[in-house]
Amino acid sequence: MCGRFVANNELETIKEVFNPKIAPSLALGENYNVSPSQNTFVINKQEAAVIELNTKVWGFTATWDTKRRLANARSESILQKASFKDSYLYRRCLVPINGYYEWFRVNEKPTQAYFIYSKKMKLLPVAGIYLDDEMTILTTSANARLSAIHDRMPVLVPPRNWESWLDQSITEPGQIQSLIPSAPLDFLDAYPVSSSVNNSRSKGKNLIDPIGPEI
DNA sequence: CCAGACGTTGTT
DNA sequence: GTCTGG
DNA sequence: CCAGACGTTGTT
DNA sequence: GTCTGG
Repeated sequence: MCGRFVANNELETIKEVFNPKIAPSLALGENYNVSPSQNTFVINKQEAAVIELNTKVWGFTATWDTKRRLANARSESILQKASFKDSYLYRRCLVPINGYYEWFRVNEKPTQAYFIYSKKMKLLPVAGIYLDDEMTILTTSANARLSAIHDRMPVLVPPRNWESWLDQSITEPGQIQSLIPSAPLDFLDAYPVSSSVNNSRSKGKNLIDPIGPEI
């Protein structure tokens, strides 16, 4: 899945890629270890043709359990989940990240952290939904390469579908689903990183230093 | 109608 | 073991 | 996601 | 708060 990610939050790059009409007053510094409950940028569109850049807290809370934050929503079953359905139909967003972390496990303990990113796309928007000031990232089954590390991965939206993904007038489930085809098998890259990333207080760029070869 | 579950991950 | 904070 | 704490009551 | 099962 996707429980930590990298966001360098470079406004310049985000503006080049999305050209948002509306931007938050709050700037976010680079963060090589974004964890649930932290603020992060999202791209959304509440009015036709008006792309917005906003900040949201990562993780949905339910009214009946405000302590627990759901960092992810399973895309396969999202229409059957009352907590997520309406956000999926009416409040989709893109989360501009620069890669994420995954922990390879044997039995119980996390053994090795990996940084997963795209050589092709430095800014890698992933699919999210939002409600008020909260955001959660959609997941799907991992592709062949990444399944060596973990069985889930974030949902990627191809650039050609970005506009439609953000379009709130598109509410037909089949049409929405067609916007998020499975990621190409070789699209993402990964290499192991140090266990410094395990502690969410660690934030520096050194967290993505490779400690081994690409998978 | 009320009672009770409800969201993820990994692991069992 | 389970919950909370980051 | 992992790290790290992990107790009660009533009251502000 | 809202949905489902009984």
